[in-house]
Amino acid sequence: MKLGRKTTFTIRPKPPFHFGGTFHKPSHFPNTLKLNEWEPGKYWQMLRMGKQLFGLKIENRDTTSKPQLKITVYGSKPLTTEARKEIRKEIIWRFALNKDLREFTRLAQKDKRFYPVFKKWLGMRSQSPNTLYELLNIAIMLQNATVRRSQQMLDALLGAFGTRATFDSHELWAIWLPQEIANVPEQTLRDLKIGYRAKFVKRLSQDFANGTIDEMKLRTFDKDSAKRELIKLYGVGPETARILLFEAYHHDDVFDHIAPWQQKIYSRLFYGKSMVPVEKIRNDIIKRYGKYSMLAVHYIWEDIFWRRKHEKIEWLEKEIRL
DNA sequence: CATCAGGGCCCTG
DNA sequence: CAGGGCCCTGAT
Repeated sequence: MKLGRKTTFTIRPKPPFHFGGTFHKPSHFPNTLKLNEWEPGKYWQMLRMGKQLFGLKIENRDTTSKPQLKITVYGSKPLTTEARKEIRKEIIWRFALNKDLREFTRLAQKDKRFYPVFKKWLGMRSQSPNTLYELLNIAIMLQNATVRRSQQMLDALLGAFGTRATFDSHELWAIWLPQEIANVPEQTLRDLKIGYRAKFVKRLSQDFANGTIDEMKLRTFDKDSAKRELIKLYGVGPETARILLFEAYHHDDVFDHIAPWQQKIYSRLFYGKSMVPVEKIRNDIIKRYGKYSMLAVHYIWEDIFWRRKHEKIEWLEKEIRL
């Protein structure tokens, strides 16, 4: 796929803003066929807008107090003004660039114990670089599998149905459209060794192709209404809904569901113990961080995974189970 | 070699 | 509302 035509424009995120924390999530494990790439101050991904596909490069143009991003869109033909506006709006939504983090920042500053951690990441946001359908497919591959197996399954699906493109000297992959695999036999999907998830992927693709769910409409819903709708999706339960609500819909207080492997890591991070009851973890976090419960935990979570890149954290390695 | 749980969810009783 | 089953893999 050729993406030779460039269009550039500027986005100014609402301060405080943290480029690395927003565009690079160390807790997300990269697969072989890359969906995005990051290096300090720069970020690349493929961007789906409806049926159209673009290359996207985002660069940090931070002038100390005034956050500024240089956006470059790579397309097969020049962008119309209208298309440029749509893409700009979409980027702002997906990375929550207009979110006002001042209140959360004040809360973080009052936190004696974790302020040193928060301070490193102030201005970080939750993000989903992808459409709801795309993120859903990734989340399904995470279910009931170790990290390595999730990577294998996603790579297999991308290799079979994904789109590869090179722009700005980066080779990246985009997830297929729902209509492209809605009619693929379930057995074809099973042959990619995704197991019983094949049924979920097929059913979800059919439902999305038929327009059963409106990704954009859910953006206007409050947390509980959005959750009610997401849970209706075949293959979406409490944990997947939590991921979608936080990453794709930017609800900062989705801390109701705690998976067993997360429980182990939270126990270590917050109590220095190997196992603390989930009820206690949930109550303590919600009491302390209120409507920013998930966002606060996200800062501490990403920080430990960031540290993992540079130093050996013995107990964490054991819990991650590659 | 066999057994088992894993970054859940659906379905049944 | 509890519990069984699910695909496949790597760990034990």
